[in-house]
Amino acid sequence: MAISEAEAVVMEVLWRGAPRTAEEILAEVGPAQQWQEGTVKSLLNRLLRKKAVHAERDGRRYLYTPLLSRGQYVQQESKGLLDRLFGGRVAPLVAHFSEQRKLSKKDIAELRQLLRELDDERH
Amino acid sequence: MAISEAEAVVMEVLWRGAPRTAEEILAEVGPAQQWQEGTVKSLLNRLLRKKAVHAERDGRRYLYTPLLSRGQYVQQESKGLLDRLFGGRVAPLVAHFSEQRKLSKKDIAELRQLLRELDDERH
DNA sequence: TGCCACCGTTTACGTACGTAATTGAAAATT
DNA sequence: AATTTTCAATTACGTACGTAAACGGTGGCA
Repeated sequence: MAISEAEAVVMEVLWRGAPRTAEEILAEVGPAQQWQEGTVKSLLNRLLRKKAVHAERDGRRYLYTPLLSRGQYVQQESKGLLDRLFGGRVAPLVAHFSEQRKLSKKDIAELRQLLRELDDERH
Repeated sequence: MAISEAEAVVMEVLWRGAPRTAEEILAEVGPAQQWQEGTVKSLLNRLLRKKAVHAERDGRRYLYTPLLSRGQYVQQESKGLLDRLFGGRVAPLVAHFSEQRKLSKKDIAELRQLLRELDDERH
């Protein structure tokens, strides 16, 4: 089962630093998201069912830790989009952003650097 | 309201060529998707409600045409992912695929070409 | 020892989605 | 004209999601 968008918000908190209690997660996410306590609890439970986080008892409360890494998640999401929209190839995706003028100077510089590094690796 | 994944499958058919009848869409999508007629009709109706397609009566049937362009759709989806996962910047996304060794030779060649073109544009 | 506060678990509820069966109207056939 | 066929529109239904209230157990305090 896939991680939903609201669930991903909780995961982001855990990726920023774990383990965390439900209370801490709420504190970090509540203001921006306008979520009540129950909402965060539900999301955590769904993430538990999906084996995306692990809960370890710590006295009266639980400490939540991500089982799914951010890398894995990013990988799944990106690959999904790439496959669905760009035939699984990266260059067309970048070309798309290029056409939309969504490449910043910084992006371009970094892409250039990246390609240089790939060159080097290939000794 | 967003276009769902199943709805996007129907849109892809219409982007490949419009207008089309429901029957044509089914013929093109049914085998791969294992969808029945009713499924395609429902998806078309939801797309109509979302103003993503337009239907024009043609005798006894309707001809469906996309109102949302593939470009717009791709743009929304890509930007969503980019913002959610890569801070809205393209280079980190490409770096991610690079780390995952998901850049094909062809990708690399095309990216290089793309950067060259960007150089040229900047005369 | 009995009650309260604190947490997690369970249940709830409206909407969207995937998938389809049912209905209803119009056209074609007999 | 009556019947059958053909479409689209309506309704259905289980699951996921966003959001949260209600329930329940357990440790602390009066």
